[in-house]
Amino acid sequence: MTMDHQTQAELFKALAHPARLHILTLMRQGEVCVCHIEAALGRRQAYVSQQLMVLRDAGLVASRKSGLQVYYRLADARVEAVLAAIYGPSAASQPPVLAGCSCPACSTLAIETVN
Amino acid sequence: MTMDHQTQAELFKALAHPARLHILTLMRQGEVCVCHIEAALGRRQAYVSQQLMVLRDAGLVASRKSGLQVYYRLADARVEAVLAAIYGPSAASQPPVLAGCSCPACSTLAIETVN
DNA sequence: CCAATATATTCAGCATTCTGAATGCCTATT
DNA sequence: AATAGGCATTCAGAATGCTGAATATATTGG
Repeated sequence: MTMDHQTQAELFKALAHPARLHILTLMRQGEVCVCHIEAALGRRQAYVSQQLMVLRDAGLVASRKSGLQVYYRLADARVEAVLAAIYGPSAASQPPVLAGCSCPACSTLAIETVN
Repeated sequence: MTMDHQTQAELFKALAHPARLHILTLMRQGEVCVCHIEAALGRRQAYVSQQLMVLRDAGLVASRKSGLQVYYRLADARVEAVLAAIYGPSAASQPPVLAGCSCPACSTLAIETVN
């Protein structure tokens, strides 16, 4: 049941980056689209997309396409377990991350500030 | 209370290596001396010492010198929390790690196999 | 003091990761 | 079909990490 050290080391390697940690903490509250991640991190699209590729290659996140947007979500139970261990339990009741971009979620809802 | 992403990323960077994970899991059961780590990992002394330096620099472990041996132990609560999240609770009741080297602990006790 | 043992540090070559810039690929709208 | 928007991929230089070999330090015993 417990995976070997090599396998777990790969998990931590993917977690070992502030931008990726930030992205994963956003996803603890639910699905997020790339445009929201861009706004929350204050980074350009290509940069965000590269970090998402690392997380995807590590199998930590999964994506769903809806029109022009791509929505990402957590896909490995270890991530939630590890993040809970260091950041505390997820505030699942918090509102979804909104960032004021042009995607449908932002167009139809009030703009919220993002940490 | 929750540390920023940069700080936590540094924790994960130190964890992102199979040998270091192996070393830290040994320490979950209590203090271990370097000679035990060498035997458990099947690596040379210099290699083990280098990985211990990474863990020390990250503040994850502390050491205590006793004669010729140096004993290492966990020094950051986040490590136990994270390891418990992925490996399960520590089997603290298990016997200490013994490896059949020449240090006092091994000289006076029966030799146990190490995973 | 000298030798032996246990651990730490330094060095160097190789591999990997980081990051920004440029470009490509879908999808929706007209 | 043409355009534009949203996201993904590729590329290259700089920075960082990995690992073994050699060497240094500290402690114990003779």
